[in-house]
Amino acid sequence: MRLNSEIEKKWQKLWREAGAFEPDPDEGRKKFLITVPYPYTNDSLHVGHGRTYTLADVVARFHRIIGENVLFPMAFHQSGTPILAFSKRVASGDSKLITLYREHLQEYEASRERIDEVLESFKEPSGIADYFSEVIINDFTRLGFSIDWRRRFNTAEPIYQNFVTWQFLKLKELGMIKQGDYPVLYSAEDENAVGEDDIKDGDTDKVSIEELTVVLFSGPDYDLAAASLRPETIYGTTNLWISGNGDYVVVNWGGRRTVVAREAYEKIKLQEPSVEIIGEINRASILEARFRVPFSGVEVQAYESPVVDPSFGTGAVFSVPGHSIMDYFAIREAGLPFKPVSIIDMPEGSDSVGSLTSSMDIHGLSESSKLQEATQIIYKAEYYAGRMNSLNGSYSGMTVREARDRIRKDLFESRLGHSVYETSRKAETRGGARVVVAMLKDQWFIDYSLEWLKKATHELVDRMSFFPEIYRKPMHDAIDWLRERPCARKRGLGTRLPFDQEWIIESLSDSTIYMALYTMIAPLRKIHEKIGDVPPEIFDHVVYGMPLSGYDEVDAELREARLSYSYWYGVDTRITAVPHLSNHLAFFLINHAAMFPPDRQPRAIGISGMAVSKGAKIGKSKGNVVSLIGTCNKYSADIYRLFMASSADFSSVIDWNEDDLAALMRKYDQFISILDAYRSEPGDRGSFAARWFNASFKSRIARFIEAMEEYRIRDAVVSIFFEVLNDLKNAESMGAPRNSLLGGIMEQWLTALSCVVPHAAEEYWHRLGNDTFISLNVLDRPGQEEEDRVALESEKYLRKLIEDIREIMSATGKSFSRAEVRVAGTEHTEIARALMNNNRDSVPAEKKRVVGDFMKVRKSVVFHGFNELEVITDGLGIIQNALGIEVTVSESEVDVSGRNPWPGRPLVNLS
RNA sequence: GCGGAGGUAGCCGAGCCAGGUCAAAGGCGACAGACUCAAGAUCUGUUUCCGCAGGGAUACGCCGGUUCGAAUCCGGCCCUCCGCACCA
Repeated sequence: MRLNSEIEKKWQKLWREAGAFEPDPDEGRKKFLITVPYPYTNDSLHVGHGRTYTLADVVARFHRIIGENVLFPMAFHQSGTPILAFSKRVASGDSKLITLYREHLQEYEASRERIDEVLESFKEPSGIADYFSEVIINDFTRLGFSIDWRRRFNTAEPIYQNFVTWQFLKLKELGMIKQGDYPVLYSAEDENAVGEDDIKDGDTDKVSIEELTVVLFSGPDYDLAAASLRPETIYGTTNLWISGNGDYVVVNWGGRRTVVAREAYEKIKLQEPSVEIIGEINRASILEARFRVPFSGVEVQAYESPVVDPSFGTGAVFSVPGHSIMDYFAIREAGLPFKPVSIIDMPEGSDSVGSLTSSMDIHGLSESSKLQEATQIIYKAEYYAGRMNSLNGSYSGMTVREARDRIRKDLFESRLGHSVYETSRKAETRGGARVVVAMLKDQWFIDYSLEWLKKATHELVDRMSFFPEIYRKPMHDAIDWLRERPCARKRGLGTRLPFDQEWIIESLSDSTIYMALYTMIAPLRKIHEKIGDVPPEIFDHVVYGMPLSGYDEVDAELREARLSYSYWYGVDTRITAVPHLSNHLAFFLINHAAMFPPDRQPRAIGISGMAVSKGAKIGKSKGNVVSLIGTCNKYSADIYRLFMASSADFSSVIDWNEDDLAALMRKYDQFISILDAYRSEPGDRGSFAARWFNASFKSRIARFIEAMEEYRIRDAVVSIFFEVLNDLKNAESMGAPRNSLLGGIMEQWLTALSCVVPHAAEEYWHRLGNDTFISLNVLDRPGQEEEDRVALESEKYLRKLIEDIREIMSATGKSFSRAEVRVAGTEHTEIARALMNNNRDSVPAEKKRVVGDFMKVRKSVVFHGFNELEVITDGLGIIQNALGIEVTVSESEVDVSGRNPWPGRPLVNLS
């Protein structure tokens, strides 16, 4: 008996028509601004996407029912390259993508013709962005989210760009914008920087950028450039290696005639455009020449070797057989007479070229994987533990670490060194083009390393709340770790840098303070209609209250904007998934710390865990992508919400699998049939069961509120949904009629439940004859009263008694037909009290014989705040019902074979 | 490699920050019983082992330590997951 989609849609429509979730400033009420990252509009959403938004809606609804004026706004992200790239792919007829889109569009479009039409529109980037914005509005509405859609915008629209322009001008004023060189992974073929997603296996096998030192070995009338990760080993050089195939060219590199491989040159050119070919040179002449090792002046010669890749580094390397296992074997296999020279001292027992050769059983260059492993081991060992020995000239005695830095520095200063960047592994794009490292010149950065900025942000982090708390420290760490971040690119959608129009602000940099825009978007739109682009001084006025003149025609709008901003701004909570922590969230905080006064800075961050599907990360390669809207239609919005809220803790990974969903659905159906069958009846407060049920409900609500306030949503839902249902069952089994039990709690229960299953709550609230929205109802904070405590405690007491009797029955394995229960009277209560206080003497002489018995059961003795005899008498029916035997109770001190009743520990005699 | 999180009963998943009330919530699954012609749903009970009277033993990744007392605090080890920069 589930609620059907029509009923859910009915409420969604009524909420919208009534503007139920469209709040305006209300000075008398506490405001609550909750935001989530706006979705990126390049595709429809899957079940994983829905998690953060669902949890945010639950939180938003909770704050609403505790009486706050809640604003939950939403916008759409279009900045960056993906939408552009996807649109291009559609336009060029990429069948894979088109098939995917076709599949997703089926969820929304009825006819094939219509789908074709939509796909046609995707050839324009705005076609994709606009379409999916609408789709997402539809999805979120369908999920019952309490979003104020009046305030939506997208990042491609002029007002947004005006706002970002203002932001970047401010950042520049604050000295946070810098320009400089920056190495990136790059495809020369595509003439583009490539990200992890563009690289074949980039997600599983990371590619990073490594900096190599180019060492110039001076020759007859040119230098041979040899690249290395270990410049400190030059004193161990026995010879040089060049490739046996591949051309070599003479280039002008920083004013010196330098020889590199032609293939290497192509890449070096991308890193240092000033390098020019000035001539060719044949290998034979290189092999005949003599070269001098920097600093030591030793003369060495070059040889050909298969270990050299002409595209890697400079296409030449220097050979250090004492510390490179590759060189060691290369020399052996080339039949050269050089002996390894050890120039680094290592602690006793460390691995060395010699020891690894035998321990790893390496015989030659053909065993490349073993060689690589050994190289790694030596590299690390020598770096961390090695010390330069006396053969190292002025570097003797330094640690390897120090020596590397010093030698690099000295090489650069004596113009015998350069840097060249390489990928950490050979990589190609998904299209098959080689990935290399290129140097972006004049890249714009936001400088997140500024001292004052870090300090201000750390203070903010200390001031605000984190849910869960464990993320506070990682946030401090992330802020420390951030340095300059490139903030603009030459392609993609977005806002142009106001001070350099060639550049477009990158999508993580343009979305750090936009939450403020929600508070002022309506008046800004009106201003934009009247005067066109919104100039920075208007934002200065609205945000900082700076004086403004010359805008009389939009005076009313300005006042409205200022009022609304002043009332709302300051994000009360930002909810987002954990992968955003070290990037988006950190930028969000830093930019706020930089641009806003403390009272406008964020107050809390809630971090939700990832969602996986069938145990695996959600992705089309895994084939586990489940459509969000499809799930809504197949099950229901309430079920989806309930699942997301109750299957895993807010911050832990949730696993989407339909088996669990089916189980949850049964529970939900049960809940619905209870509501269906409910007929309003006055609440019963008289019976034992009802007293207990009401008391328990109060504690469930209290727990619910407490948990929700700390974003422990799962706990809250367990308390208000599962536990209340269990309580109901329990109270019914104690003989109370269901409807009278529910009568006493219905309003409060539905109000609390409206956070999670708003449609059901709303529907049944109205079926009970109410015409207000339960979603806007206010939940009472119940106080715990003495009688409630007693009710809860006495129920526990009864249950324990039943369990005890059951245990006796099962332990003995016999069957019994009656139980005599005796509770302690005043005399034994007094004795127990005395003995608990170790006051043995006050026990009357004729009672000394019971002391031994007392001591045995001492730890289970409890002085309850109720009369045990009354409670058991009251619950006699319940006990008999549960056990199926006759039960009598009396207050009696008579012992049974030496055992006695004590407070909290009635004596049971079965027969 | 660097940084972070975590390992709890057949499974999922709380508890751990503030040590005892923890054989350890809740859900699922399994088993038994009730209801039913039957199945499903629902309800009741059981679900570490032992116990002919409400008890005991062993348990919260592994090994140690602190403590009268540890799933909870400390140290070491093993294992799993997540993030790591121009990418939304």
